[in-house]
Amino acid sequence: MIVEAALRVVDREGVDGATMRRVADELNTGAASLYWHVRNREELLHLMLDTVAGEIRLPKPDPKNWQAQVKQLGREMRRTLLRHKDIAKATMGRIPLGPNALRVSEWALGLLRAAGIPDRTAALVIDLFSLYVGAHAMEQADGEIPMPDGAGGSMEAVIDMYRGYFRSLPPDAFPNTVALADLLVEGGPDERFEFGLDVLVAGLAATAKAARPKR
Amino acid sequence: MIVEAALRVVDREGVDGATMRRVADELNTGAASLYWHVRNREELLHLMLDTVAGEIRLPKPDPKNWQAQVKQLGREMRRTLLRHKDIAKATMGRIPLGPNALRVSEWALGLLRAAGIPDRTAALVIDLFSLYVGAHAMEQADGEIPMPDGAGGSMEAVIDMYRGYFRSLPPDAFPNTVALADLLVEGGPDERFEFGLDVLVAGLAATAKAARPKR
DNA sequence: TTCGCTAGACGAACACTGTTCTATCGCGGT
DNA sequence: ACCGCGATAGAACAGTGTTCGTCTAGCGAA
Repeated sequence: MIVEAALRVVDREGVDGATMRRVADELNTGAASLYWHVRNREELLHLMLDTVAGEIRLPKPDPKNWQAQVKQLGREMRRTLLRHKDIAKATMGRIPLGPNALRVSEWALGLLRAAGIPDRTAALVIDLFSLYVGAHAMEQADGEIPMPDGAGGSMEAVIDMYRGYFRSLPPDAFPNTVALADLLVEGGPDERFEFGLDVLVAGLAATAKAARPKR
Repeated sequence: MIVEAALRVVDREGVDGATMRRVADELNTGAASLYWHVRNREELLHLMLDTVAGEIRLPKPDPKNWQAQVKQLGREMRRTLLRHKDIAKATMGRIPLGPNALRVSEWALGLLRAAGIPDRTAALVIDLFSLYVGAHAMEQADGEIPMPDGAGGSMEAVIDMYRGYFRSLPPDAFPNTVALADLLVEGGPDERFEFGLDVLVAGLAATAKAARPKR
């Protein structure tokens, strides 16, 4: 119950906005009352993360198409995280071990093993993969990149500012940055995410093949 | 001056411990005085990050060995971040654009372009790479994984607890997790980082080759 | 019905946080 | 001697997570 209320607050105001007092308000109660059901704000965050992990839908494993399925899982995880504003921020540095999170990694482990990926590689890639998806979702989450000068504006305005900044750099010191100014700011989050997915899966395929030289 | 003081506090007490008041204490002054030199705590963080970026040593670009050099850069970045406790936490969600940070990405862009990586791929990989290194360094930073139950202990104790937890799961629901319990917790941060580096570079090589089908 | 007990709620307080306002320094130039 | 200005700093504000002690609502037993 409190977990659902907390998630509602997160969806509305973001993780940082989900203070104990606001979550309590959502339940028309006092902040101190939450501590009867939950040890910490930390525990509340863990519970929320596992609840969100429960929203991840897993297809039937199809080891023949493991590369496509891994990417599909990545997209599904990203979608699920972004559905809850910047909750990805809460995943960073936390290792979710609730039943719902475990269900996902169990699924992935099964898929990778069935695909012939060595156990050791599979174990390592689980972390790497969730690290990437979590970090990416957090960076994208809800725009609002913290800027040193309080000039935070809309997404496009910030991008334009970056492009102008890159272009204005001294070309003798930063030739490549100036030359690629447009490319550096172009490309939305979707494209960037897909790129990372491609690199990860391609790298995994290559690494797994190298680790298992017995053909 | 304040940036150096702030970094000293971070090295000693971590990013979260580097409050305005504590940084001010380090300079034997008041918290309010900092706001004369710095707009925000946000700006202070940006300045610290760029200072840290200045500590990254860059070798002479050698496009023939670009894969080894990319990995070398990753290791150097990681070492530099970890030298300042959990400052990697501050990199997440922030895009450093100071001169020192720009120097690093300029170097990487030059290397990748000279190695024949397409411009577009090079631009995308810069972000992906720093995302990975930053996220990894943050996860490793200073141990102390936030646990829901306040049972945070030493690194090995936590690992042992995890292993026991994985082993104790119902094997019919989590066969792979139980089977790989040892593998899932084994492997220190160094090994995990190297694995990610391998996957990333191998994936980049494959992706870049695919994106440039000429020849 | 009345007693006792306990799960749960809650107000107040504590030690913090970032930030702003205002007043006050020290000090060089006129 | 005075003014102006870069710099400092105390006090305050709104907000945070968390704890303590007190209160109440409900329920089973006598």
